[in-house]
Amino acid sequence: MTTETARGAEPERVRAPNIRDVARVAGVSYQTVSRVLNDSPSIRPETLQRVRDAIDELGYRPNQAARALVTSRSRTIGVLAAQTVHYGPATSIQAIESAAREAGYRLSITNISSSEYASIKSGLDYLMSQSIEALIVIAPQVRVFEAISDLQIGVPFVTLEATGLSSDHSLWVDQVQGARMATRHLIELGHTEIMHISGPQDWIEAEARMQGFLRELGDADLRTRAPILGDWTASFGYYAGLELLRYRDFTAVFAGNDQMALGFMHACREMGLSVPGDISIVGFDDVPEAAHYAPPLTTVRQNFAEIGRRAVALLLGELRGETEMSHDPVQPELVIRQSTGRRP
Amino acid sequence: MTTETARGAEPERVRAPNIRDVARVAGVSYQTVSRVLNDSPSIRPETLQRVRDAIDELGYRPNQAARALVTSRSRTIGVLAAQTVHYGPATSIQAIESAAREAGYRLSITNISSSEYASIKSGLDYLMSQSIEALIVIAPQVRVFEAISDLQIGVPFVTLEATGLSSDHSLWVDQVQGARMATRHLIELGHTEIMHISGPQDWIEAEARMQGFLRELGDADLRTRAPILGDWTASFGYYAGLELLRYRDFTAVFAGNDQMALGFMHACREMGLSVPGDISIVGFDDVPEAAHYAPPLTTVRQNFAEIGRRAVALLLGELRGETEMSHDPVQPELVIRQSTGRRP
DNA sequence: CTCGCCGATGTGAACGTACACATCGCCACC
DNA sequence: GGTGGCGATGTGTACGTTCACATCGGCGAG
Repeated sequence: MTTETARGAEPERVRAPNIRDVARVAGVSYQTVSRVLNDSPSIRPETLQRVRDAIDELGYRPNQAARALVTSRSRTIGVLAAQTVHYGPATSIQAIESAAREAGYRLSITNISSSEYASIKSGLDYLMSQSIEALIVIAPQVRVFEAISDLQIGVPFVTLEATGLSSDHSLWVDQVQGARMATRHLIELGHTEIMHISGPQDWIEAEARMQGFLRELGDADLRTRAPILGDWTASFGYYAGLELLRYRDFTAVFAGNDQMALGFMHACREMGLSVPGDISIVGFDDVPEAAHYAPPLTTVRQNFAEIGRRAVALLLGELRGETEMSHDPVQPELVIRQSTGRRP
Repeated sequence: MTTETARGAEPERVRAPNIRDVARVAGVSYQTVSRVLNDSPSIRPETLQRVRDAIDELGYRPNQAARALVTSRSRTIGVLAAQTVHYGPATSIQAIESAAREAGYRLSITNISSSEYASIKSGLDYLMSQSIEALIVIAPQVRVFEAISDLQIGVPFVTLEATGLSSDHSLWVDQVQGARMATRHLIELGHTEIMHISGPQDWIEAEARMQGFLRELGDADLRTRAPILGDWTASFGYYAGLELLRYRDFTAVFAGNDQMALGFMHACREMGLSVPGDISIVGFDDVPEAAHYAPPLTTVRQNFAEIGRRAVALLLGELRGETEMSHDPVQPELVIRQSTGRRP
């Protein structure tokens, strides 16, 4: 028994097979295996098959870390997100994940809990430490832009759902337009006193919806009143409703999102008011449940998945050095259901 | 001017600084820098400071790929998820992300679109190719277990929201218990004819809730009837409601989740039935909006964030070689609101 | 005063892959 | 029939880090 190589063979750790193991089994050099892995054109069909068989036999998987090290390409797209439990962001992220994976990229997602600069910076910092190749921001908060320029991100990035503050890097559903559609719908129904419950002030999309609302009102020469600044939650809509409805100096409400609209309708019910009999309400987003609210909610539908897909396509294009692609905003769509009616 | 090193210095690519660059600036060896990065105890305070200054000056970031390569630790936890747009999974994932990041781990999330075996396998395959160190499954579908054993995952894993089919690896809110609580609540209100609208058959948690429902009914010697198999959506609840309410041979409904409950209430409204006057309804999950449905929904609250956190703690412990930790199920909580009342 | 130990630091390897370049055989062309 | 070229494959090296081991000075114990 020739145990002279015991040291080198026997006590070998159960190490994952590498490219050289595959090469040995296939009877070729490791470089040939590398070529197979990278779809090199000049490989004899027979050799190709042998290598493939060896790969299957050993259950070989390329080591991503080694690959990333030598190519200095992480194949990772970073996602800075806020409020991922909400329908919109969650839908976008899902689309992003799917598109990225299809293109051979992985995702590194991080949530920022607050809108504080420090929180954003730390999230961004974390992503940079993953050496991401591109960045998608779904935390459409104003301060994110500061942080991005402060940290010298140095990779292509886009922000989703934001408006054209930094239009080179923004990709968005036209929030202003959506808000105008919602407001116009109410105006066309005869409403003249319209309330707006907005999202948080530091959310760019909240700001955009507010702008759209105000502009449409201005165009119709209607009185504008200060919007209420909410926090996107149904509870806020509810308490705001209880408060506002004590005066009832309006007949319609445009809510910054569907959840707040739901809360507001709850308040109406509790105050004995009919929707849309006494008060008309429009939401924003068209979450899947909106069609089953009481009453089914008139709202503005956004295609969250579409902007997610576009974001990935845009960034991948940029990484390939392609000239810029279309940044056209995605058009939202007004979905008229039963929460809006003629002015009483 | 000594341009003799021009070749080596001048045309240098704008390469990211590495550990040797830091060492040079700090006037130490690269190994000392490595020690600083890994919090080695035996470093003179003065040296430590010099290295830290050099790191800041150069804006140095450790290369994760190189680190992963040499340590063969990816510091990545894989997450196989389904339906991430839903409140429950999304909440859990957020908690997981936060806990993982805190522990220095990153996440690799992948969504499976369908419950087909191939889809699960491909998702798992993708995760394995990222050389994940541990796996969390939030796609509580029966076939996932097959796939996990088929693919010989070889890393610690837990499944969330599933019930004890494979209890060594499961971590869950006690769905059976939650379902029993919901059902008992209805029984205590005098209902004897109770309908159950379940989630999809291949979802383990749907199965568990159904079991809880049936057992509680059995314990009370009440007639059991075949549950309706739904798909978790509000729309399904709505159409199922329209269908079932034509007969009205029941006075209470236990829905598999809040969305289906919402849809069902919509159907009741449309049929001119009062909730809870004519029909009582209980949901499951307690999504944030449930408190504002019409009427506010009685439901079973699950702590999604808690199980997410526990999953990470469990896996991290296992990676450190600690002996097993508690797998005790998280207890759900019945939240009584206004969608349930005494039998008419 | 010397020996041994320890704290602080440095040197050589290795991880698994892709890229640049070298090699080899073969065919077509003049 | 020599030569250039090309298709197919092999050899060296670098990527940035950590681990194992080597070195070196100082200090306490005998």
